[in-house]
Amino acid sequence: MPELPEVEVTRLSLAEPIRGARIEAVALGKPLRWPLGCAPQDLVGQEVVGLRRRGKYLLADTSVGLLLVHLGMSGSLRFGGGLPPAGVHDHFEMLTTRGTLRLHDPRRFGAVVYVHGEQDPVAMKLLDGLGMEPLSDEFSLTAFQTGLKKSRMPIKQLLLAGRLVVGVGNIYASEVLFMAGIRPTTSAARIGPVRAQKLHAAIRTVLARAVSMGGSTLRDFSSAEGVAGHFQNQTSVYGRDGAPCHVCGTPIKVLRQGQRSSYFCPACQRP
DNA sequence: CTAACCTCCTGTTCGC
DNA sequence: TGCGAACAGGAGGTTA
Repeated sequence: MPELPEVEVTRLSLAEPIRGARIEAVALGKPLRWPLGCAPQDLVGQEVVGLRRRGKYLLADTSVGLLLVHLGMSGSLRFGGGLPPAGVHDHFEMLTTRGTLRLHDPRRFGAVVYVHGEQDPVAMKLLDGLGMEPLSDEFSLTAFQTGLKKSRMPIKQLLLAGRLVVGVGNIYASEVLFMAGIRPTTSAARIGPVRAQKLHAAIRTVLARAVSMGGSTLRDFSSAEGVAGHFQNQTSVYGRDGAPCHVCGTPIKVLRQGQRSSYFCPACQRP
Protein backbone atom coordinates (compact mmCIF):
# COMPACT_ATOMS: atom_id res chain seq x y z
CA MET A 1 0.00 0.00 0.00
CA PRO A 2 1.79 3.08 -1.14
CA GLU A 3 2.00 5.59 1.68
CA LEU A 4 4.33 8.58 1.80
CA PRO A 5 7.56 6.54 1.96
CA GLU A 6 6.63 4.44 -1.06
CA VAL A 7 5.68 7.52 -3.06
CA GLU A 8 8.90 9.25 -2.05
CA VAL A 9 10.96 6.18 -2.95
CA THR A 10 9.27 6.23 -6.33
CA ARG A 11 10.02 9.94 -6.75
CA LEU A 12 13.65 9.54 -5.75
CA SER A 13 14.21 6.71 -8.22
CA LEU A 14 12.36 8.46 -11.03
CA ALA A 15 13.21 12.14 -10.78
CA GLU A 16 16.65 12.14 -12.39
CA PRO A 17 16.03 9.52 -15.10
CA ILE A 18 12.88 11.20 -16.35
CA ARG A 19 14.01 14.81 -16.22
CA GLY A 20 14.16 16.22 -19.71
CA ALA A 21 12.22 13.34 -21.24
CA ARG A 22 10.05 14.33 -24.18
CA ILE A 23 6.74 12.51 -24.45
CA GLU A 24 6.36 10.62 -27.72
CA ALA A 25 3.21 8.57 -27.16
CA VAL A 26 0.66 7.78 -24.46
CA ALA A 27 -1.42 4.62 -24.16
CA LEU A 28 -4.22 3.93 -21.70
CA GLY A 29 -5.48 0.62 -20.32
CA LYS A 30 -8.61 0.16 -18.24
CA PRO A 31 -10.09 3.24 -16.57
CA LEU A 32 -8.40 4.37 -13.39
CA ARG A 33 -10.02 6.27 -10.54
CA TRP A 34 -10.37 9.47 -12.53
CA PRO A 35 -10.15 10.30 -16.23
CA LEU A 36 -6.87 11.61 -17.58
CA GLY A 37 -8.41 14.99 -18.23
CA CYS A 38 -7.11 15.38 -21.76
CA ALA A 39 -6.67 13.37 -24.91
CA PRO A 40 -3.57 11.15 -24.71
CA GLN A 41 -2.13 12.76 -27.82
CA ASP A 42 -2.32 16.17 -26.16
CA LEU A 43 0.66 15.11 -24.04
CA VAL A 44 2.84 14.29 -27.02
CA GLY A 45 5.65 16.79 -27.43
CA GLN A 46 5.57 17.96 -23.82
CA GLU A 47 8.76 17.66 -21.81
CA VAL A 48 8.97 16.45 -18.23
CA VAL A 49 10.91 19.15 -16.41
CA GLY A 50 10.68 17.99 -12.79
CA LEU A 51 9.10 15.60 -10.35
CA ARG A 52 7.73 16.69 -6.99
CA ARG A 53 5.64 15.07 -4.28
CA ARG A 54 2.76 16.45 -2.23
CA GLY A 55 1.41 13.99 0.31
CA LYS A 56 0.90 10.78 -1.63
CA TYR A 57 0.62 12.58 -4.97
CA LEU A 58 3.46 12.70 -7.46
CA LEU A 59 3.52 15.93 -9.43
CA ALA A 60 5.28 15.71 -12.77
CA ASP A 61 5.81 19.20 -14.12
CA THR A 62 5.87 19.36 -17.87
CA SER A 63 6.79 22.16 -20.23
CA VAL A 64 3.07 22.87 -20.62
CA GLY A 65 1.18 21.57 -17.58
CA LEU A 66 1.19 19.15 -14.71
CA LEU A 67 0.62 15.42 -14.42
CA LEU A 68 -0.78 14.30 -11.06
CA VAL A 69 -0.09 10.65 -10.30
CA HIS A 70 -1.58 8.76 -7.36
CA LEU A 71 -0.68 5.15 -6.68
CA GLY A 72 -3.86 4.38 -4.75
CA MET A 73 -3.78 1.04 -3.00
CA SER A 74 -1.85 -1.16 -5.34
CA GLY A 75 -0.12 1.08 -7.85
CA SER A 76 3.53 1.19 -8.76
CA LEU A 77 5.50 3.01 -11.44
CA ARG A 78 8.24 1.60 -13.59
CA PHE A 79 10.51 3.59 -15.83
CA GLY A 80 13.16 2.53 -18.25
CA GLY A 81 13.90 0.87 -21.51
CA GLY A 82 13.24 -2.72 -22.39
CA LEU A 83 10.22 -3.15 -20.14
CA PRO A 84 8.31 -6.40 -20.63
CA PRO A 85 5.13 -6.17 -22.72
CA ALA A 86 2.26 -4.36 -21.01
CA GLY A 87 -0.03 -6.65 -19.02
CA VAL A 88 -3.70 -6.52 -18.06
CA HIS A 89 -2.92 -4.38 -14.99
CA ASP A 90 -0.84 -1.79 -16.79
CA HIS A 91 -3.25 1.12 -17.26
CA PHE A 92 -1.07 4.07 -18.22
CA GLU A 93 1.99 4.02 -20.39
CA MET A 94 4.02 6.94 -21.64
CA LEU A 95 6.78 6.53 -24.20
CA THR A 96 9.47 9.17 -23.87
CA THR A 97 12.88 9.91 -25.28
CA ARG A 98 14.39 8.64 -22.01
CA GLY A 99 12.36 5.46 -21.61
CA THR A 100 8.88 4.23 -20.90
CA LEU A 101 6.89 5.23 -17.82
CA ARG A 102 4.29 2.64 -16.84
CA LEU A 103 1.67 2.56 -14.09
CA HIS A 104 0.90 -0.95 -12.87
CA ASP A 105 -2.20 -1.02 -10.66
CA PRO A 106 -4.27 -4.21 -10.21
CA ARG A 107 -6.97 -2.58 -8.08
CA ARG A 108 -7.14 0.62 -10.10
CA PHE A 109 -7.57 2.97 -7.15
CA GLY A 110 -4.74 4.97 -8.61
CA ALA A 111 -4.98 7.83 -11.06
CA VAL A 112 -3.11 9.91 -13.61
CA VAL A 113 -4.64 13.34 -14.11
CA TYR A 114 -3.43 16.09 -16.41
CA VAL A 115 -4.05 19.69 -15.39
CA HIS A 116 -2.72 23.02 -16.55
CA GLY A 117 -1.10 23.77 -13.20
CA GLU A 118 -1.58 23.71 -9.47
CA GLN A 119 -4.17 26.47 -9.76
CA ASP A 120 -6.32 24.34 -12.01
CA PRO A 121 -9.65 23.64 -10.26
CA VAL A 122 -9.16 19.90 -10.55
CA ALA A 123 -5.72 20.16 -8.94
CA MET A 124 -7.04 22.49 -6.26
CA LYS A 125 -9.77 20.02 -5.38
CA LEU A 126 -7.21 17.26 -4.89
CA LEU A 127 -4.38 19.15 -3.25
CA ASP A 128 -6.19 21.78 -1.21
CA GLY A 129 -6.77 20.81 2.36
CA LEU A 130 -3.80 18.48 2.56
CA GLY A 131 -1.96 18.72 5.85
CA MET A 132 1.66 19.49 6.61
CA GLU A 133 4.50 17.62 4.94
CA PRO A 134 5.97 15.53 7.75
CA LEU A 135 9.52 15.54 6.40
CA SER A 136 9.64 19.28 5.78
CA ASP A 137 10.37 22.19 8.11
CA GLU A 138 6.73 23.27 8.08
CA PHE A 139 5.94 20.24 10.23
CA SER A 140 6.76 22.00 13.49
CA LEU A 141 5.99 20.63 16.92
CA THR A 142 3.92 23.66 17.85
CA ALA A 143 1.78 23.47 14.71
CA PHE A 144 1.30 19.76 15.30
CA GLN A 145 0.29 20.28 18.94
CA THR A 146 -2.14 23.00 17.97
CA GLY A 147 -3.73 20.68 15.44
CA LEU A 148 -4.05 17.84 17.92
CA LYS A 149 -5.89 20.05 20.39
CA LYS A 150 -8.49 20.98 17.79
CA SER A 151 -9.78 17.46 17.24
CA ARG A 152 -11.49 14.94 19.46
CA MET A 153 -11.13 12.23 16.83
CA PRO A 154 -9.25 9.08 17.78
CA ILE A 155 -5.63 9.90 16.98
CA LYS A 156 -5.31 7.01 14.53
CA GLN A 157 -8.14 8.34 12.41
CA LEU A 158 -6.91 11.92 12.61
CA LEU A 159 -3.55 10.80 11.26
CA LEU A 160 -5.18 8.81 8.45
CA ALA A 161 -7.41 11.74 7.46
CA GLY A 162 -4.34 13.67 6.31
CA ARG A 163 -5.73 17.07 7.23
CA LEU A 164 -3.16 17.73 9.94
CA VAL A 165 -0.20 15.87 8.51
CA VAL A 166 -0.07 13.98 5.20
CA GLY A 167 1.38 10.68 4.18
CA VAL A 168 0.71 8.56 7.25
CA GLY A 169 -1.33 5.61 6.01
CA ASN A 170 -2.58 2.56 7.83
CA ILE A 171 0.75 0.79 8.27
CA TYR A 172 2.74 3.77 9.45
CA ALA A 173 -0.08 5.10 11.67
CA SER A 174 0.09 1.95 13.78
CA GLU A 175 3.87 2.11 13.84
CA VAL A 176 4.21 5.75 14.91
CA LEU A 177 1.60 5.36 17.65
CA PHE A 178 3.50 2.38 19.01
CA MET A 179 6.71 4.36 19.05
CA ALA A 180 4.97 7.21 20.85
CA GLY A 181 3.24 4.93 23.37
CA ILE A 182 -0.27 6.08 22.45
CA ARG A 183 -3.33 3.88 21.89
CA PRO A 184 -4.96 4.32 18.45
CA THR A 185 -8.26 5.09 20.16
CA THR A 186 -6.94 7.98 22.24
CA SER A 187 -8.66 11.27 21.48
CA ALA A 188 -6.23 13.63 19.76
CA ALA A 189 -7.14 16.49 22.05
CA ARG A 190 -6.23 14.42 25.10
CA ILE A 191 -2.65 13.91 24.02
CA GLY A 192 -0.44 16.01 26.30
CA PRO A 193 2.74 17.89 25.39
CA VAL A 194 5.11 15.06 26.26
CA ARG A 195 3.38 12.45 24.13
CA ALA A 196 2.68 14.98 21.37
CA GLN A 197 6.41 15.58 21.16
CA LYS A 198 7.04 11.84 21.03
CA LEU A 199 4.45 11.39 18.31
CA HIS A 200 5.83 14.29 16.29
CA ALA A 201 9.30 12.78 16.47
CA ALA A 202 8.01 9.28 15.73
CA ILE A 203 6.27 10.42 12.55
CA ARG A 204 9.51 11.91 11.22
CA THR A 205 11.65 9.02 12.39
CA VAL A 206 9.47 6.19 11.11
CA LEU A 207 8.73 7.79 7.73
CA ALA A 208 12.37 8.73 7.16
CA ARG A 209 13.53 5.24 8.09
CA ALA A 210 10.94 3.68 5.78
CA VAL A 211 12.15 5.86 2.90
CA SER A 212 15.74 4.82 3.57
CA MET A 213 14.66 1.17 3.47
CA GLY A 214 12.96 1.55 0.12
CA GLY A 215 9.45 1.60 1.59
CA SER A 216 7.23 -1.38 2.40
CA THR A 217 6.57 -4.07 -0.16
CA LEU A 218 3.48 -5.94 1.03
CA ARG A 219 2.59 -7.38 -2.34
CA ASP A 220 4.36 -6.01 -5.33
CA PHE A 221 5.37 -2.44 -4.65
CA SER A 222 8.74 -1.49 -6.03
CA SER A 223 10.64 1.64 -6.95
CA ALA A 224 10.61 2.90 -10.52
CA GLU A 225 13.76 0.82 -11.00
CA GLY A 226 11.94 -2.30 -9.84
CA VAL A 227 13.62 -2.53 -6.43
CA ALA A 228 11.48 -3.91 -3.57
CA GLY A 229 11.34 -2.29 -0.12
CA HIS A 230 12.23 -3.88 3.21
CA PHE A 231 10.39 -1.92 5.88
CA GLN A 232 7.56 -4.45 6.13
CA ASN A 233 9.98 -6.92 7.67
CA GLN A 234 10.63 -4.78 10.71
CA THR A 235 7.25 -3.44 11.76
CA SER A 236 6.72 -3.31 15.51
CA VAL A 237 2.98 -3.91 15.50
CA TYR A 238 1.45 -3.78 11.99
CA GLY A 239 0.36 -7.22 10.87
CA ARG A 240 1.59 -8.80 14.12
CA ASP A 241 -1.77 -9.62 15.74
CA GLY A 242 -1.17 -12.14 18.53
CA ALA A 243 2.61 -12.03 18.24
CA PRO A 244 4.65 -10.88 21.26
CA CYS A 245 5.58 -7.21 21.55
CA HIS A 246 9.28 -6.81 20.84
CA VAL A 247 9.57 -4.55 23.89
CA CYS A 248 7.51 -6.24 26.62
CA GLY A 249 6.32 -9.56 25.22
CA THR A 250 2.61 -8.76 25.55
CA PRO A 251 0.59 -10.11 22.59
CA ILE A 252 -0.14 -7.44 20.00
CA LYS A 253 -3.84 -6.69 19.60
CA VAL A 254 -5.84 -5.56 16.58
CA LEU A 255 -9.03 -3.52 16.50
CA ARG A 256 -11.20 -1.95 13.83
CA GLN A 257 -11.48 1.81 13.44
CA GLY A 258 -13.49 3.13 10.53
CA GLN A 259 -13.19 -0.15 8.59
CA ARG A 260 -9.42 -0.13 9.10
CA SER A 261 -7.24 -2.39 11.20
CA SER A 262 -5.25 -0.79 14.00
CA TYR A 263 -2.49 -2.79 15.67
CA PHE A 264 -1.15 -1.89 19.10
CA CYS A 265 0.54 -3.21 22.22
CA PRO A 266 -1.95 -2.97 25.12
CA ALA A 267 0.91 -2.65 27.61
CA CYS A 268 3.27 -0.21 25.86
CA GLN A 269 0.52 2.05 24.49
CA ARG A 270 -1.68 3.97 26.94
CA PRO A 271 -5.12 5.45 26.37
C1' DC B 1 -18.29 23.05 10.45
C1' DT B 2 -17.11 17.85 11.88
C1' DA B 3 -17.30 12.97 11.68
C1' DA B 4 -19.25 8.56 10.24
C1' DC B 5 -20.24 5.94 6.43
C1' DC B 6 -20.10 4.62 1.41
C1' DT B 7 -17.78 3.66 -2.76
C1' DC B 8 -14.48 2.33 -6.24
C1' DC B 9 -11.44 -2.54 -7.48
C1' DT B 10 -9.28 -7.27 -7.69
C1' DG B 11 -5.95 -10.61 -5.61
C1' DT B 12 -5.67 -13.19 -1.52
C1' DT B 13 -7.35 -15.58 2.42
C1' DC B 14 -10.89 -17.84 4.96
C1' DG B 15 -14.83 -20.94 6.22
C1' DC B 16 -17.69 -24.68 5.19
C1' DT C 1 -10.80 -29.93 -3.26
C1' DG C 2 -13.90 -26.41 -4.49
C1' DC C 3 -16.25 -22.15 -4.19
C1' DG C 4 -18.47 -18.22 -2.50
C1' DA C 5 -17.74 -14.79 1.25
C1' DA C 6 -14.85 -11.85 3.58
C1' DC C 7 -10.93 -9.01 3.67
C1' DA C 8 -7.34 -5.57 2.41
C1' DG C 9 -7.24 -0.28 2.07
C1' DG C 10 -6.44 5.50 -0.16
C1' DA C 11 -9.33 8.95 -0.11
C1' DG C 12 -12.99 11.64 -2.38
C1' DG C 13 -17.95 11.89 -2.08
C1' DT C 14 -22.20 11.64 0.53
C1' DT C 15 -24.94 11.84 4.46
C1' DA C 16 -26.14 12.98 9.20
